[in-house]
Amino acid sequence: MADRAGQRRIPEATVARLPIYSRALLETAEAGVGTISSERLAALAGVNAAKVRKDLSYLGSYGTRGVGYEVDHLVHEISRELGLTQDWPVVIVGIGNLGHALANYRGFGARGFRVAALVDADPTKLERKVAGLRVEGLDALADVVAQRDVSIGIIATPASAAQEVADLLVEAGVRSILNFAPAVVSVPEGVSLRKVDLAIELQILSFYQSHPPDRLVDESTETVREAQG
Amino acid sequence: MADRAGQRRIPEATVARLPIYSRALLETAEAGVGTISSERLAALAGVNAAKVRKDLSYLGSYGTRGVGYEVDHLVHEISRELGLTQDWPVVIVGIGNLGHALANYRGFGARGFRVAALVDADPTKLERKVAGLRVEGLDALADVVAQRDVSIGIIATPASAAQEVADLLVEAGVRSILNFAPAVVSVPEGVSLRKVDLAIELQILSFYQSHPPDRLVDESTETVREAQG
DNA sequence: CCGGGCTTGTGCACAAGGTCACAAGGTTCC
DNA sequence: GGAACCTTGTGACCTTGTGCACAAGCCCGG
Ligand SMILES: NC(=O)c1ccc[n+]([C@@H]2O[C@H](COP(=O)([O-])OP(=O)(O)OC[C@H]3O[C@@H](n4cnc5c(N)ncnc54)[C@H](O)[C@@H]3O)[C@@H](O)[C@H]2O)c1
Ligand SMILES: NC(=O)c1ccc[n+]([C@@H]2O[C@H](COP(=O)([O-])OP(=O)(O)OC[C@H]3O[C@@H](n4cnc5c(N)ncnc54)[C@H](O)[C@@H]3O)[C@@H](O)[C@H]2O)c1
Repeated sequence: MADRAGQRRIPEATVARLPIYSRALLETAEAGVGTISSERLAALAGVNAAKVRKDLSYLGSYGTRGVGYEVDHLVHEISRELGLTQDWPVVIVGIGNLGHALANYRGFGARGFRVAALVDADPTKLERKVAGLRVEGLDALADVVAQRDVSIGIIATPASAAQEVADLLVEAGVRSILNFAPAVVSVPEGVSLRKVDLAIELQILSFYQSHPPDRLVDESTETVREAQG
Repeated sequence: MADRAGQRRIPEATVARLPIYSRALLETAEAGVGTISSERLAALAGVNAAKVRKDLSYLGSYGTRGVGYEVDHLVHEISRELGLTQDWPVVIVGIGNLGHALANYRGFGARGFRVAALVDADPTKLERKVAGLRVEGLDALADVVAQRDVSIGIIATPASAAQEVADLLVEAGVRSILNFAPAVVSVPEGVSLRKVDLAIELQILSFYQSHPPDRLVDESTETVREAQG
C-alpha cells in the first residue's frame, strides 16, 4: 500500500529496537569483532534472532548469507537510519533534583545529544551554573531554542507545569519532547512526544508481583526468561 | 482458553494504562467530582474512550450505564488490582547522580513505594547519609533485602555493573527490578524486569525527527494528536 | 569447479492490541 | 408509567507484531 517511496516504512517496534542493536554492535566492535550473526546479536539484545533479521532487513540487505553482518557497516547504517549522524541539541526545562542529574549525565553526549541549555522558572536558580551551563529563565526559552538550534526538549518540572512547558517548547519550535513529569501531556500533530514515568513503571511491577503468572495451568518447562524488550 | 480461574486475564497493555487512569481519577476525586464517564476519563488519560471501557471491564463491571463510573470506587478497584493496597519497600543500588535524585524524590512514597535502603559499592560513599538514609555496602544487600522485606530493586549503577547487581538482587530474593542502566539485563523466570533508558528514548525521537510522517500520500485532515500512551 | 555447511531473508500463520459501532441497560423527566 | 436520552459493555473487524520454518544464497574446502 503506497510504498511508492521505494523505501520500506520501518515499523515502530523495530525503531524502538534499533538503538539496542546499535549499542550491542558498538560494544562488539570495540571488542574487535568484525562480523556478527543474527543469533549472536539477538542474544546481546535480548530478543529473537528472526526478529533481528527482519528488523535489519528494513534497512536494506546488509548481511551476507553464511557469514553474518559486518559490524562496522551495520553500526553505520543504523546510525544513519536513526538520524544519529547529526547533532541534536537538547534543552532541559526544570533544574531540580532530576534536572541536575540529567544535566550532569555524561552518557548524554555519547550519541550526539548535547545539552545546549538549562531553563528554570525559579528566579533564585538563575544565578547558578550547573554542569558548566548557566541556568536561564523561562522567558529566555524561545530565544535559546532558536539561537542554539535546539531540537529536543526535556521536561523535568513538576507535573502541574508539564503541559504549559510543552506548549512553550512547541511554540519555540521544538519538535521532539521527552517528558519525565507524571502528567499526560498532549502536543500538536507533527510533534513527537515520549514519556518516562517512574511511578507507572513501579505500579506495573507491583501488578505483576501481586499476580504471579499462573504456573498451574501448563507446567511447561520452556525457559521464558524475561529480558528487556 | 483456560480461564478456569473465573478471573479474566488482564492484557499487558491494559496493565500499563491502569496507573494512568488511577492518577487521573485521583485528581478528579480531589476536584470533588463523584462520577466520571469513559469519555471524560479517556480525555484525561489521553486515550480512546472505547479502550477505557474495555480496560475497565477487565476489572469487572463497575460502571453504570447512562451515568458513568463512580470515581472513588474505581480508584479503589484499580488500586486493588495493581496491588497498591500494600507497601512495597524499595532498594536503590548505585547512589551516584541518578541514585541521589531518586532517593530524594518525594513522589515515591505517594503510592506506597517507600525507599527502604540505599546501596553502593564505593566505600567512600558509605559514610554519607542521603535523604535521611545511610548508604550501605553492596555486601549488606542480602541482609537488607531480607530484613526490611524489600520487594523491588532499582538499578542506578553504571551499565557495566547492571547484570551483576541484578543477579545479586535476585539472589537476595527481590522479584521485581527496574533498571536505569543502559544495558540489557536478563533475569530468571518469575522475576519481573522493566527498564528506563534515556538514550533509547532520545534515539527514537531522533528517528522520528529525521523521518517526518509522509503527509503527501494522504492529505487527510484527521487530527492525530500524539498523546502519551 | 562443485558440493557441503552456514546464515540470511521472508512467506505464513498466529497472537495481541486497537477501533468502531451498536445493543443492552440504566436514569430522568414529564 | 413510559418514552427519550445517555453511557456502558462487547462482538466484529482490522492493524501491528511475533515466531517458525525453509528456500535462497554465499563461502570454503577439496
Ligand atoms: N527526582 C526524581 O528522581 C524523579 C524521578 C522520576 C520523576 N520525577 C519527576 O520529574 C519532575 C522533576 O522532579 P524533581 O525531583 O527534579 O522536582 P524538583 O521540585 O526538585 O524540581 C522541579 C524544578 O522545576 C522548576 N519549575 C517549576 N515550574 C516550572 C516551570 N513552569 N517552568 C520551568 N521550570 C519550572 C522548579 O523551579 C524546580 O527547579 C517531577 O515531575 C517529578 O515527578 C523525578
Ligand atoms: N544521571 C542521569 O541523569 C542518568 C540518566 C539516565 C540514565 N542514567 C544511567 O543511570 C546509571 C547511573 O548514572 P549516574 O549518573 O548516577 O552514574 P554515577 O557514576 O554518578 O553513579 C553510579 C554509582 O554506582 C555505584 N556503583 C558502581 N558499581 C557498583 C556496583 N557494582 N554495585 C553498586 N553500586 C555501584 C558507584 O559507586 C556510583 O555511586 C548509569 O547507568 C547511567 O547510564 C543516568
